[in-house]
Amino acid sequence: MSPFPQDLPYPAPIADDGDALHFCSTCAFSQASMRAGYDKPALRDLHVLVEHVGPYAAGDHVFRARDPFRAIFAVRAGAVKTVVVDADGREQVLGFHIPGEVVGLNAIYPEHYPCDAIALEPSFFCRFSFPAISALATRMPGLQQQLFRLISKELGMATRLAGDHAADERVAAFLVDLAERYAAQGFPARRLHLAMSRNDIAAHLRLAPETVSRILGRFRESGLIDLDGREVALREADHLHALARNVLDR
Amino acid sequence: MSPFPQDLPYPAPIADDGDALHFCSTCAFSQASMRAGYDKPALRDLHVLVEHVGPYAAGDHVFRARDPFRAIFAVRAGAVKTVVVDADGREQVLGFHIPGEVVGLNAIYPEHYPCDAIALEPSFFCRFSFPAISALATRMPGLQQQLFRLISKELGMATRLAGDHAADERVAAFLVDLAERYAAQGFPARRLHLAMSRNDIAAHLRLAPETVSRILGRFRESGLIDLDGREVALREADHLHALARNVLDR
DNA sequence: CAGCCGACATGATCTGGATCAAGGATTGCT
DNA sequence: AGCAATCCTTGATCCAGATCATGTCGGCTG
Repeated sequence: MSPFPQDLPYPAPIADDGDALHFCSTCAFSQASMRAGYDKPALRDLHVLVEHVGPYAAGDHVFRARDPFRAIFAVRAGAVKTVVVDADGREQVLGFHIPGEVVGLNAIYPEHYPCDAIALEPSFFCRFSFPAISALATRMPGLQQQLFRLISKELGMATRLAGDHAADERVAAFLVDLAERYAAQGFPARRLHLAMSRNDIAAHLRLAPETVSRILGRFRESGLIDLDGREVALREADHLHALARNVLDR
Repeated sequence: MSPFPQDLPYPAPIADDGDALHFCSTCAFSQASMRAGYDKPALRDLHVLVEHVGPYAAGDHVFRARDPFRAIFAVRAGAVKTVVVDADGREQVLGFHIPGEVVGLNAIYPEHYPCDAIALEPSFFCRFSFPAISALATRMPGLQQQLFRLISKELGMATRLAGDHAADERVAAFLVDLAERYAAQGFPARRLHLAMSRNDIAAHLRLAPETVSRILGRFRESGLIDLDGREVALREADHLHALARNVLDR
């Protein structure tokens, strides 16, 4: 798709490419498939409908708002944001998606993508035709279950975002949640690289960029985090969790 | 479940009770089943797993936060709110659900209900065991599709709620959206009865009850709506739509 | 290497909506 | 009937976070 500058430092894809019988280890569907102990033909069916796409450079669109909905995308490497832009140009960032997570599920009901999906860094994806994967889900109850779970999980995340909370609680929750999601994919639990700008974080948390900046500064001042540009280390994870509790606990 | 005072005026259930081959006309699944033109045995399977429950009186719990997830509920008559209460007692209303809509889908991923579901007025439901209905969905692709659509739709609603918008835009969007959902179920398009208190509306829209009251008052003053307690008539639907545009348009 | 641009930080001010306060209307309870 | 409780409204004040304004840094380009 998008041309990819020749000598950009790619982030190392943490997923292997999979072969006929093994999926990228990070893929959101691998657990479902493996857990259910599917036999080789079923696995082959799933594998056959995967399409590896990428690389996308930072800023490239994976899909665009109002495009007809045809496929969902699992992030294999890199990171994406999903964004809606309203009539007078204000941006809302619906979410950030890291390796192992799936993008596009909010397009099922409207039958077109309700948002843009934009790569934040050089990224690779697995593309699953939605008609194909849902047809397959009919024959693989574990896959169907996994799809239900993924959409329902997304619903939980959107609900959290809708909550009413102080700015510092939301920023703390953002850091804690992102760190936990990275940790779930095998990344270090207390250090993270923010793939997104302060602007994106702000547009995600319904805050002004200045507020995000100030709060991160305050967290640093008070020793809760180390902060160097987009590199963050959670120094007092307990305290951050406590701040985030009302946002994340359900 | 809850005892139901003998002589309360029930709202007329708008759904027939269904017989062996016909579902309550309002049921969220009837369209799916009918659309796909299922044969009698398949329809019987679906019908067999429905359990009609109720009545629930206003204030009764349909399910509670942290209960294990076993079933989803289609509203047959009445109305429900779903609510989370955080550690220090602040309530967030996730949504309101009217006849024809389904409650409980946000429990799939966590495997327990993440919220309370509380009847707002005397209400009846169809209860679907989730393991049973998803097993059936395996044999009825149209039903599977309908479940995907329902969860994805819910996701869209949660996303709107997460948006950043002025208080009057959110109140306008609330009225317009609710009116449209009632209209989709065959109710009059420009008149509605609010089953919920101002407090519930406020907790839903992240506003103070005072703000909701003031904004409704302002809408009335400026002729956008007629307002008498919980009875609302949308007088200038166009103007209200315009106000709500940034919230609802996607 | 100067010049530029975008991302980030930080100080000063402003404001939408929260909070505090009070009163009226309904409804249920004894 | 009388009373408590809840719901709703309206007014007065306050404040968290937005907005406005400036400055810094680092990276890229000509």
